[in-house]
Amino acid sequence: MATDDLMTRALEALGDDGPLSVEAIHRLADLADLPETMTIAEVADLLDISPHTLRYYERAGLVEVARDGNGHRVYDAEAVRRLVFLTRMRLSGMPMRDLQHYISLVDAGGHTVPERLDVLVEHRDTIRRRIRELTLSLTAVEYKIATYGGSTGPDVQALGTTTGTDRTALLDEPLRRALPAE
Amino acid sequence: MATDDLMTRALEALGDDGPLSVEAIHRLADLADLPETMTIAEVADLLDISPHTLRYYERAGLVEVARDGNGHRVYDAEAVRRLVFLTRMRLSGMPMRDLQHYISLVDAGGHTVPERLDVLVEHRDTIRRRIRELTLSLTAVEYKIATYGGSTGPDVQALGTTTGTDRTALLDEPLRRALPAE
DNA sequence: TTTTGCGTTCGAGCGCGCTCGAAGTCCTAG
DNA sequence: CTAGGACTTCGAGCGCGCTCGAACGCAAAA
Repeated sequence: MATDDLMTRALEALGDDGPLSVEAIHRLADLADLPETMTIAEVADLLDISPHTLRYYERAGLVEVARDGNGHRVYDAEAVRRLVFLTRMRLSGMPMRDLQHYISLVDAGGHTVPERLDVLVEHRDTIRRRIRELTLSLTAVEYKIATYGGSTGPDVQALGTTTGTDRTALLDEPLRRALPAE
Repeated sequence: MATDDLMTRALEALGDDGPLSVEAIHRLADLADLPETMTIAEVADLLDISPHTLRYYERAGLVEVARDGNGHRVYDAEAVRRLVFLTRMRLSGMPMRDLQHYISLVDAGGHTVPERLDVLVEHRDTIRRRIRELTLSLTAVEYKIATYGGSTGPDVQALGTTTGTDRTALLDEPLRRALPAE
C-alpha cells in the first residue's frame, strides 16, 4: 500500500515531459539486466559521470573495485548497483561525508540497519525541505515572469505604480501577495 | 487567473508543516513595511545571511550601498528589496555569475527586459528540472526507508532474496519497479 | 615496429560561494 | 579616560566536489 503510493508518486513525477526523465527511465530500466562486469568507461557512461569521478569515489572509500591482469578496474554488478545508489544520492544533494558514513555502516554489517535508517530519514527530510524551498522559489520566478511578460495584461495592475526607471525589475511583491500574512 | 494559479500553488507549497515555511512567511510579510534605511546587521538579520556575505555581494557588484558619516553602510528600501530578490535567487540555486549578468541588465535600463526574461525563464526551467530530480530521489529514498523499516512487512518480499550479507542495503530495485520500462 | 588508445597512480589545481582575521575608525557607556 | 562594541577595508583561506595533467603500462591496429 505504501508501496503503491510510492509508485504512483514516481509516475506522477514523470507525468509531464522531457528528455531528462526519459534518460532517467532508461538508466533505471537497464538496472534490470546489468552485465556481469563493466569497465570504468562503461560505468562512467551508464552513470553519466566521468571516469575521474569514479576513481575519486573509490579513493574516497565509497566502493571497492577489483583489477584485472593489466591493473584495470573491473566493476562487478554489485559495485555498479552501489554506484547507482551513490550517484542518485549525490544527485539528490547528500554530501560525500554522509555517504561515507552510510557506506561505513553498510560495510559494518547488518546490526547498523537502524542507524542507516536514521541517515536515510534525515536525508529524506532534507530533500523534502529542499523541494518546498524550490517550489516557493519557482512560484516567485513564475510570477515575476508573468508580470514582466504580460505588460499588457491585468497582472501589471497588481504591481502598483511603476516609477519610470526599473522599479518593478526586482520587485518582490509576488509573494507578499501570494502568501497572505500568517 | 494565471495569478490565481500561482497563489494557489504557493499556498499548497506551504500546506503541511514546519518552521521553515513560517519564517518564510514572516520574511515576506515584512516586505510590506520596510524601514527607510537599515544597518548591515539588520539586513543580515532580515535575510538570515551574514554581514560578511552582504559585503561580498556588494563587492560582487550585485548592489550599491551608500555610507553614512562614519563610513558605515546604509541600506535603503530599494537595496533591501534587491537583496531579498538576490537572496531568493541564490537560495533557488542561481549562480552568482547569472545574478551578476541579470543585475547588469537591470542597471542597463528598460530595453533589456526581454533579455532579463530569457534569464528568468531559463532559471525557471532549471528549478523545475531540479524539483523533478529531487522528487524522483525522494521517491527512491522513501521506498528504501519503507523496505528497510518494515522488515516484518510484506514490502520485503518485493526485494527478492536476501543473501545474508547486506545485499539489500544498497539495492535499487525500488525504482526499477516503480518505473515501468517505457 | 610504431602508433593509437584506453587504462593506471599520484598529487596538484580549480571554481564556487562564502568566511575569516587583521588592523583600523568611530561612538557610547561606565 | 578608557573599554567595548559595531562597523570599515583588504586580502587570504576554506570546504566541497570534483577535474586535470604528468608519467607511465599494456595491447591491438596500421
